[in-house]
Amino acid sequence: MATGRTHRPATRSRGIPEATVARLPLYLRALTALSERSVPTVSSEELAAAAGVNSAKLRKDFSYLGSYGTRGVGYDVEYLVYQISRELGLTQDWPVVIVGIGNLGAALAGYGGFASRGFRVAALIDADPAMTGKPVAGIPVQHSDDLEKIIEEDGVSIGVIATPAGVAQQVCDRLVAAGVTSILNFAPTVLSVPDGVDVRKVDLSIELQILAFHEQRKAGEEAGADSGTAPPAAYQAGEPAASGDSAPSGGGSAAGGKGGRKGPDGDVPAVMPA
Amino acid sequence: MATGRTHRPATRSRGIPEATVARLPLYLRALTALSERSVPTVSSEELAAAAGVNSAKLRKDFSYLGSYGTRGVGYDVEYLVYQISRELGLTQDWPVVIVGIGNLGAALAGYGGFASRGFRVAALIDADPAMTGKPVAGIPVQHSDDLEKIIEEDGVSIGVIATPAGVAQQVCDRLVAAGVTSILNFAPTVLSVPDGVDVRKVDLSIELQILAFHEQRKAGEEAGADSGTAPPAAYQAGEPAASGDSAPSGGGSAAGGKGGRKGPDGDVPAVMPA
DNA sequence: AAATGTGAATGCGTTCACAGCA
DNA sequence: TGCTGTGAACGCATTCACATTT
Repeated sequence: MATGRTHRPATRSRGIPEATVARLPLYLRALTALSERSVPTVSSEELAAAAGVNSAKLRKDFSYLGSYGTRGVGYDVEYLVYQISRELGLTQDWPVVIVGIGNLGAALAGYGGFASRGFRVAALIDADPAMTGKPVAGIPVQHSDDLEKIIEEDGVSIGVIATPAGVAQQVCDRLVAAGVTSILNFAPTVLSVPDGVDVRKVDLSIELQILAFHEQRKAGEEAGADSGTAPPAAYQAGEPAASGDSAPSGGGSAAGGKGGRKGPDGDVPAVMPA
Repeated sequence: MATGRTHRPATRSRGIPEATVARLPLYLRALTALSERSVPTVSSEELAAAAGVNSAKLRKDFSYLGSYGTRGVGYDVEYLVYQISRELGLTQDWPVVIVGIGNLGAALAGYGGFASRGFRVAALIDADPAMTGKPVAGIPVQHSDDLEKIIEEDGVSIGVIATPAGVAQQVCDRLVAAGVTSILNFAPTVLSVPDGVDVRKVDLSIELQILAFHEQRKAGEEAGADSGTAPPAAYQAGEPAASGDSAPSGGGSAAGGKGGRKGPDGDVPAVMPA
């Protein structure tokens, strides 16, 4: 083993922390870039900077994978690329189906990052018969009637949902029933799945709202005093409404009531429930 | 990110945990759905189920905002919608620019969730002169030469980067220089920004890789021992094993479909660095 | 001398369980 | 009685700091 000294109890990979797993792709990307520049080794300090994390965290992360570095020297770039790829399961081919070929689905189909790391778009599926057969990003769209057949034939275990929210759950159910056990969900809905199925969600609107929260904070700080939001006369009038402009159920909302104890600012407590 | 230096309490010592902030949009979505169905109140249990979290977590989250519930009854839906919207800063209008109108940028421009909650697409910007003036999702694309002017005139503080990775950092720099302080990054790159600027990233490829990790684990478990990892012929050789792009693709690795691998202890030290 | 690998310390987030209130 | 609000316990993640190794 020329080094196998770090003989670990075999079961070492039993339990890589989730937070670490989430960073492995980041390290891998940075390492791939170094590899392309033919850089032979990196220190934890350098690699951490390239990946946008701090070096202690990176070393700790790598320690869960094993002892792949050399003290006094650093990490061998190619070796690490391979080890991380293997750990992530990227040394095998992952066929993926994308369901819902609207604007977003089409963009995903054409996204280079998809094809680049072991992921292969096995099929594009849409419920609209008008789409059937039409090539998107070079791949002909198939009708959702054939969803089960496609998944079974290709042995697809990863599905991407890019449908409208309203049908996401049923699409999800069909995917799962057909054998998919990992789902990447772009629809703004909470999906429920049986045990053993993983779901990760990507939600644009949520990301923006988180940014808005911090942005608002910044604005408040620099403005010194409050300044903040215009005090609404009745809180219920403030909703954007987007789809269905839901008539505000009215409800008493007569204003007046004393506010909840700790209004972050002297805002308008408006109404109290009940 | 917070930078360790807390300028000053400025506003009330409202320290809402980051994890809580990230869930507020989820609660808001569930509440909005209830509101549209004119449901007057919800218990933490019901709302938690709708949002896909557990009720203890939800109650704790809400406790950071204040005491907005009624014991023995639950939460007033409309009231909570307003309080959360306000906390997130959604009672004001947030103009957003999208830079990079390729497939993804165009999909984002047309995404309903964008417009729906106080976010307004103020401008679409692209470096390609051929795109200038062309309407995408009803909004004419503007040339990136005008980026600074657009941001300043509209008072844009949130920018979305949907450009190729290669130009993302420079776009980011220009956005920040022009006054943007929150960035949603879709380019697969680590962006560096000055203190006080928030960056959130959305990376498709990373999400898929995380799924692949877990998927691989599942396959390995159910398949029992199973074949070992194919030992890499020579990942280090003299040259980058898989330079160029796309690592594993290409021939080799046959292996149709899933089929597991992953020896739990597939150590395979094979070669060591140095 | 340089840089990894890792126990220990710290901090954050989640869950428990129950007091308190309508 | 029913359900919220929250202190306390717990567990995971990050950071520190240094012994260890090349």
